[in-house]
Amino acid sequence: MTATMHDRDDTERAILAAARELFMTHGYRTVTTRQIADACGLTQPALYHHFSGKEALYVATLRSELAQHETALTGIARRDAPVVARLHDAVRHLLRTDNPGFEQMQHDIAVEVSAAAREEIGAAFIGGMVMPLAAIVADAQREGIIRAPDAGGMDAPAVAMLLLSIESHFSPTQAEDATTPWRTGTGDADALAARIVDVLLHGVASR
Amino acid sequence: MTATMHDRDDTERAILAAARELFMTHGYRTVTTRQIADACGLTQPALYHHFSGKEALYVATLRSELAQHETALTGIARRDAPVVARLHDAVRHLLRTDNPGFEQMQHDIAVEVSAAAREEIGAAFIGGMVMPLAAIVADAQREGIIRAPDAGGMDAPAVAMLLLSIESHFSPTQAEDATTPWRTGTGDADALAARIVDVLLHGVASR
DNA sequence: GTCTATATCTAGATAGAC
DNA sequence: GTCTATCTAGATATAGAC
Repeated sequence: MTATMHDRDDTERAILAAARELFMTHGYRTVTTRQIADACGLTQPALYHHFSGKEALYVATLRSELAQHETALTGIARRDAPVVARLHDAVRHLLRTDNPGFEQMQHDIAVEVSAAAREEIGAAFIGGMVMPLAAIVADAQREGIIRAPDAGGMDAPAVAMLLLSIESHFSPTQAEDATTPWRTGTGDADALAARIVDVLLHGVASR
Repeated sequence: MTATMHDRDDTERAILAAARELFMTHGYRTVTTRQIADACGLTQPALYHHFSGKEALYVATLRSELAQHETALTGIARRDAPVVARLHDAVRHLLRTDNPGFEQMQHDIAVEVSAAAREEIGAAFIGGMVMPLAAIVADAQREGIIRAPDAGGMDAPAVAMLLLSIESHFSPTQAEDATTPWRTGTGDADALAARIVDVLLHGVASR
């Protein structure tokens, strides 16, 4: 617990925070190591004392991000509350913290990084986001709220991924551009979460 | 109709075809102008005789792509068939031609191109994909199959965008990687289209 | 542990011959 | 209309002083 260690950890946390913000909003490729360094008051080469390169920094960023999701979502999944309420709270959590997150992440993982990084991040993604959500979905399937695989439904992780896609679709972005007008004016976050869960469960048909 | 004109048009078609393939599968940023030139047997500077730059080529690519979708989807929307069948056929068309298309496009439009290009492409995207699908959705709302806005539903273009998101989620990719295992083994395309329309209309709940 | 300076590489774009 | 050769800019990464 020397001062040196403390400084080192603090700096790394600052780098990760800046990298997270930039990578998630603008994408891996677009963000330069200079921008990250600037954002935390360092020069670009200083990053290389803490991380071996841009991709390693990106992987570390996602690992930390996904670990936080895992903690939060697992907590929600284990709560003693009705499944639909837990689904709602999980979506609420994602809306609060994962913007624009998921879509950006999917693109970068699929297209921008090396195969090695892809595999590593992929595993963290499954563990941190998909499985906790799938646990709630599995509960819902046991209770007969969501159709089970043996009744022609999808398996729990697949439903979890679908939920992530739908959440991401409705998730408000900072940049209101011409291609995402449907994300506008969706009211408060709780109503939005409710709408997302409703669409997942019951779709858009009249009923 | 001289030989020269013919050659010119053919070359441009070849460039657009190669660019489409590469941009759609690997993303705007990742693809280099040299790759595109190689793919159609030209040297990189030759592209500049036909297009003023990389972004202009990308815009032209999307305009052509979206014009094709507009033709096909408008045709389907106007057919004298039940709305659900038309929805199914529209999804079928997207599954056949738009891989991985939509998600890649969304990312590139939002993140990689200039504001000017973004606006231009955005308009073409609305006209080529969203509005034709929204026309079918609006029919469904008139028939009471899809919940109308005044009954707490979403407006037709918003439903169309949601359909595109869901279609894209289920769309099989050429690269089976660790982050998209849920796209595996979904059977034939007709069954997949049916599943997509079913999820849009009725969600994943038991019923 | 961070800095300044710089090497290296890649990719978009231009010049000018043919 | 396409080529070869080259320019230029931007970004990752390294060297070495402090």
